Amino acid sequence: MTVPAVEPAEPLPVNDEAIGEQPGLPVSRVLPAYQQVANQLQELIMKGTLAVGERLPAEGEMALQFGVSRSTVREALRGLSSQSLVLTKRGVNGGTFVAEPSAEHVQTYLETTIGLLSGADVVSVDEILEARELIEVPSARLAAVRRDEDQLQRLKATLDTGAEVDLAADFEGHKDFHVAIMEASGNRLLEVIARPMFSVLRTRFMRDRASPEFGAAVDRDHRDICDAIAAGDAEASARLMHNHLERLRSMYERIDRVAPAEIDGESAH
Amino acid sequence: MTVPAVEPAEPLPVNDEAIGEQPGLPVSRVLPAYQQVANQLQELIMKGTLAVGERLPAEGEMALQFGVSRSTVREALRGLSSQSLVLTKRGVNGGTFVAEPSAEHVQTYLETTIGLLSGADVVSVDEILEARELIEVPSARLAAVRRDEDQLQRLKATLDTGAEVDLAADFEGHKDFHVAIMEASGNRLLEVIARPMFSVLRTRFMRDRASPEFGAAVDRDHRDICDAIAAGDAEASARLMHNHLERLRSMYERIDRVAPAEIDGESAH
DNA sequence: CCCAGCGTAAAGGTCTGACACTTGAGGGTC
DNA sequence: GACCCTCAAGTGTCAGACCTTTACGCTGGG
Repeated sequence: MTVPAVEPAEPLPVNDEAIGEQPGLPVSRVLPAYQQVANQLQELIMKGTLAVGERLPAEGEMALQFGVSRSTVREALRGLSSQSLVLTKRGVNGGTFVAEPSAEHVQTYLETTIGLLSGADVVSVDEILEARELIEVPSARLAAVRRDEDQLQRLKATLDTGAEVDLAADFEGHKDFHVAIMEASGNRLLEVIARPMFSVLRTRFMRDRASPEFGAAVDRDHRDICDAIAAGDAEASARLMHNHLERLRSMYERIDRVAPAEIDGESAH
Repeated sequence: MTVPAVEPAEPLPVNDEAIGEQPGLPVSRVLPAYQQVANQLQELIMKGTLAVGERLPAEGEMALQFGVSRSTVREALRGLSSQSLVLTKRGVNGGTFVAEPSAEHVQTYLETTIGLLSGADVVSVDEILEARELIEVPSARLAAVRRDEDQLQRLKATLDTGAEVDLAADFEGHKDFHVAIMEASGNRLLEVIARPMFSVLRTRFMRDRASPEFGAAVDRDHRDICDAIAAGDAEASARLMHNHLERLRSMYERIDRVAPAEIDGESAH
């Protein structure tokens, strides 16, 4: 129930170890208390001392145990909760709980982060495209072998129903197709990684620039891939996915030539 | 200088939009003020309204502008800073600055997160191994084609010098080898993704369980791969990397059979 | 017997105002 | 010109108060 390994009311000794320790670097040697508290809690969570779902002591109690004020504890908790390590509930029986690790959180985080990395030119669009291809082509191969009937149905459901030609919804559908394949690949980690890449590419380029003919070609690609997966033809799935991504790449490159770096004002900061 | 789009002293209207909005879900409809402030700041950062390196107003000023107290602003900032979106400096000319997106932050985050996901059985070790192989094999292929002389030297430098047989240091060296290949692949995004996977696998299994003969075999693999990359032989690099990872996988599986789920107390929560 | 309504209390959310600590910059001295 | 001292801006920390949310249990009516 109580946070272990902490004596009550013993004020935090400003422990300046546990940092990178490069002498001379502009790193303040004294970690703020909220940081220290956050670090300790994080460690307890990572080591499993605090089990998933377990409830931490109330903020006031922790303040006592750590020998800091409640505000400090709260600042520490804000950090942890924004990393989805803990979550807080209000009301009676409220409190702070060790959060259950979830793939969704990671995806959300990666989406914003890869977006920022791309916006700051730390990674180029080419690199994202390349990484995407590296992951999606084998995923299609795996999907062809592993997909169960259910996944196949969901994949088929994402195919353009033909009638509606709303470009925005269209793009949403395209994303769903690729997501469905990642799911069918049976590797959650790949899904977690690849999904944010779709999103970033989409937000970076997406304003319905694609011509109708292009959309039709994409749809055809999707159907072909779906057929190959349905047939369980791993190599065909991989090959078709490769071709499909090449087509997409060429589109992205064309868009990029027309309206380069529309996202961030500075081209190189 | 001042945070845009916010009238001074107008108290935050509890805007309950902008949430998932599934009716009936246990989601409190009223976002805490610190959350709202954090969201608004995050949006400003993501849209580039606040440029990288730019300094936000002082906490007190923001408190005025948002119409909340300084504590609330601080809690918001803690969340953002733990996502590496901002960083704070103390002293004169201190303040909160829009952080420069960095690959390292993402890696750190992914490392802890993938570790947690793996510990909670949201993703299995098999999935990590598979994802790793999917990424590293093509990376070796790319490295063979793209590596410059510098990268090749660094790669060679990671090869076991033969004499020292310290197992812990040995493993560190093995990691360095794979990291060097990721670097030589010329795709930063792949590096960001793959590195945390090494680390997780390493921490999950690593206590020098490997026999000396095994270590020797690993070293031989590394040398062979290095040679292939030096020769610019893409296919050989990929093939050798594949074999190498298969060897590693078999070791992981053997360890897993011997001491399964040593990490978290509960086997299934 | 069941259910609606109300009260209660635990715990997080927010505010206020104060003081301490850090640290660069500017100025003064030798 | 090198060194030290002081100052001030801004973050870090604290204490204490009050508000808000919300599960739970009691209570009374149907």
